[in-house]
Amino acid sequence: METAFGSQPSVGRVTIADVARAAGVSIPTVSKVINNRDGVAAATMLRVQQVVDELGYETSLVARSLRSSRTGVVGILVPEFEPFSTELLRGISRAASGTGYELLAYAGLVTGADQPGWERRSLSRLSGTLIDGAIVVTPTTALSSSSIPVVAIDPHTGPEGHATVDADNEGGARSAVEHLLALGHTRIAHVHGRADLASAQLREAGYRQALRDAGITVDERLVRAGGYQEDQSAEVARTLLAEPDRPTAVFAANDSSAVGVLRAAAELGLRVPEDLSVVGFDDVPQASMTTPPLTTVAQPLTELGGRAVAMLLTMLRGEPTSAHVRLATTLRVRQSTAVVPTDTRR
Amino acid sequence: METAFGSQPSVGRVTIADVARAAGVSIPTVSKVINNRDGVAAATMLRVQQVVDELGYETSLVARSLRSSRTGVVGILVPEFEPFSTELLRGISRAASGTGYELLAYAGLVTGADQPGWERRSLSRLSGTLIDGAIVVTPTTALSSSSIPVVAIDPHTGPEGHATVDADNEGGARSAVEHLLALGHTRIAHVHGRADLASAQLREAGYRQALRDAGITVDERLVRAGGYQEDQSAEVARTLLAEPDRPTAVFAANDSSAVGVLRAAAELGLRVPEDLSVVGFDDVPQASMTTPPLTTVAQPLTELGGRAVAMLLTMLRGEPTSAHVRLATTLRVRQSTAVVPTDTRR
DNA sequence: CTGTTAGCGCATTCAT
DNA sequence: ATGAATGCGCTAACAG
Repeated sequence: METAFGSQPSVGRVTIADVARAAGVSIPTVSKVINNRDGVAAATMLRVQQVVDELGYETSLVARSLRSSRTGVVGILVPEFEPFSTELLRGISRAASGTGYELLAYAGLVTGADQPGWERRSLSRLSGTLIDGAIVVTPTTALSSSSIPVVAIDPHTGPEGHATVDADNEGGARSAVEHLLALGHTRIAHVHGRADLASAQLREAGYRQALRDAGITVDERLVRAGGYQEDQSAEVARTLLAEPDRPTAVFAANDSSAVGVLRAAAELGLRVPEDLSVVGFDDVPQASMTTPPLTTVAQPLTELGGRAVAMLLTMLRGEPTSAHVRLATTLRVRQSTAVVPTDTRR
Repeated sequence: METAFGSQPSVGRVTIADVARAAGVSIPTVSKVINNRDGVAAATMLRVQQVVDELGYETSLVARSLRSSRTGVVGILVPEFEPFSTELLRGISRAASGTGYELLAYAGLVTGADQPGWERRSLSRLSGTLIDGAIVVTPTTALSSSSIPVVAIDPHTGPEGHATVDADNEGGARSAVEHLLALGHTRIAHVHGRADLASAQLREAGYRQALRDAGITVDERLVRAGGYQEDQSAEVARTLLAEPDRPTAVFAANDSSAVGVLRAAAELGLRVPEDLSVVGFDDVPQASMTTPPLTTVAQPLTELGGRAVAMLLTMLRGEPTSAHVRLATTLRVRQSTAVVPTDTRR
C-alpha cells in the first residue's frame, strides 16, 4: 500500500475532478464527454476521453444516482442467498442479459436481525437513488409507498397493490398429495411453511383440499410448522415421526423442509421411501442430490425470474402490464415416494 | 399504512429532511439520533425516533456512503449469475450471516458488452463509495489500484498482488483423467475453458500431466476450446465426436462444458457412458441432474465462498491475512463414465 | 462551445 | 444540546 502525496490518485478512487484537472478542463465538460452529450468540441472530447482511459476513470454509481434519476440498474431484493433465491437470480440474469440493465442483488437479512421488515428497509435504502426498479423476493409486508416500479415474486398476499409473479401453489400442493393418495397413503402429514407467505398458506390449502376430496379428515396433529427451513423442519419431524401412529407420508412445504424431514427420518432409522414417503416443493437443483432423490413439485424458478424481469422492464418503459402472472407447477416423481408399507395399511 | 399529512412523503422517498421537519428539529439532530451519537437530549431523541418509525424512514445507502467511508456492505462482483457464481454466493451468504455486514452482489457483464474489463469497471463504480470491501469472482485482469480490500476467487493468474481463494485445479484435473485412464481409456479429449483464467490453464496442465505420466502423447487435435460455456462446448464436441477416430472419453473443463458435450453426444446418437465417457469439473448442483448424472471433480464451492468472506473480514479489520488459500477437490464418480468400449479398445 | 452555479441526501465540523 | 454551514461526486440549468 503506497502512500500517495500530491494529487496522486493511487489511493482512493479516481474522481471526475482528477480527470478534469489532468485534462485541463472543467468538471461539467468531463461529465458531458462521459455521457456522450453534445456541446463539446471534438478535440476536447478526444483529449478528455484519452485522460479517462489513462486514469481508468469510472463514474461512481453512487454519486451519479444521487443526482440523476436513471441509473440503468435493477435491484433484486432477497432475504438471503439460498437455493430458491439463487435459482430465481439465474433466471433474472438470463432474462436481463442484453437489455442494457445491470443487476444488483441485495441480501437484506444477513445481519441476523429477524425483523420482518427487511424488504421495506432494503427498498428504502436503495430506491429513489441506486436502482431504477426492483424485484422483491418473498416480501412479507406490503410495499405500498415505493417510488419506483416493483415486481414481487412469491409475496405475502396474492395479487394486492403491486405486480406479482408466482406459481400455482395450491394446485401444486394438491397434485403432491394426490400422488401420495394414489400410492395408498392416508396418514399424510404436512410440514407447512412461513405463515406470513401466501405460498405457504396456499400449499396448506391445497393439502387440505386434496385430503377432503379423498374423503379424509385432516388430523390436525399431523400439521406442523417448519417455517420453510431445514433445521426447524427436522425438529418438528423428529417429534412427529417418533409418535406411535406416525404418518406414512409427509408433504413438506418446500425442498429445504423436505431435506429436514429426510434427515430426521434417517436419524430415527426410518427408510425412505420404504417406511416413509416424502414430497417437497420447489425443485431446487439440490433436490435431485438428496438421498434418495426427492420427489417434489417443480416450480419453474428460472422462468419466474424471467417473467418478473419482463414485467419490470415493461413498467420501466411506462407501459401497462398485467398485474399478476401465475405459472403452472409440475410434479416431479423421483425416489422418495413409494406405495404405503403393507403393515401400516389400514 | 396511513398517510401522515402535513409533509406528504407519499411520492418519492422519505428523506432526513422530512423527518426533521415533522419532528421540529434540524437535520443534524436527526442524523445524530439515527446514528446513536450522543449530544442529544433524551426527550428529543425519543421524539425523533418516533417520527422515524412513523414515517418509515431509512437512511439512503447512497447518500450515506457518499459522505462517510464505512457502509457496512460487502460487494460480490460476478460476471453474471450462473450456477458457479450462485453457489459461491450461497457460501458467502452463509458465512456473512451474523457478521453485521450486508451483501450486495453485482453482475457487471449483463449488458452484453464483452469487454473483459467488467471487474475493474464494476469495482470502480462501487468502491470508494457503496462498499467497504469486495469479493471478485473470476476476474480476468489485475485489480491492482483498488482502494478497498479485495479478495479474488478463481482469478486470472494465481497468487499475484491481492488475496485469492481457489481450488486445486491441477490436481483435480489429474484425478479426473486418471479415473478415465483406469477405466481403460487412452483417447481422451479435453474441452478446455477460458484461456484468460488460471483455473482453465491449470486444468489443462493437469490433463496433460496425467496423460504424460501414463506414457500417452497428447493428440493436439483432441484439445478444443469450450470457453467454459455450454453452447460453445456443444459445438466443438459435435465436430470432435463426428471425426473417424473420435475419442472414447472427454474431460470437460467445467460442468457447463460437460453438459454441452453430453448434448452433442446425444445429437450424434452416442450413448453415455457406453459409447463415450464424460467428466466435468465444479460439481454444481445441476451436475447430478444431467442424463446420465455427471461424473465430475467437485470443488467445495460454498466453502470457497466462505473462506473468501473470512479473509475479507480479516482484511477489513485491518489484520494481516494469508494471501492465498487453496482448497482440495474430490472426484465425484456418477454415471457418465464407464470402461472403454471393447470395439474401440486398441 | 465552455465554465459557473446549484443541489441530490446525508454526515460532519463548528458555532451558538 | 442544538443548528448553520460545508462538501462527498456528480449532473442539470444556466450564463458567458
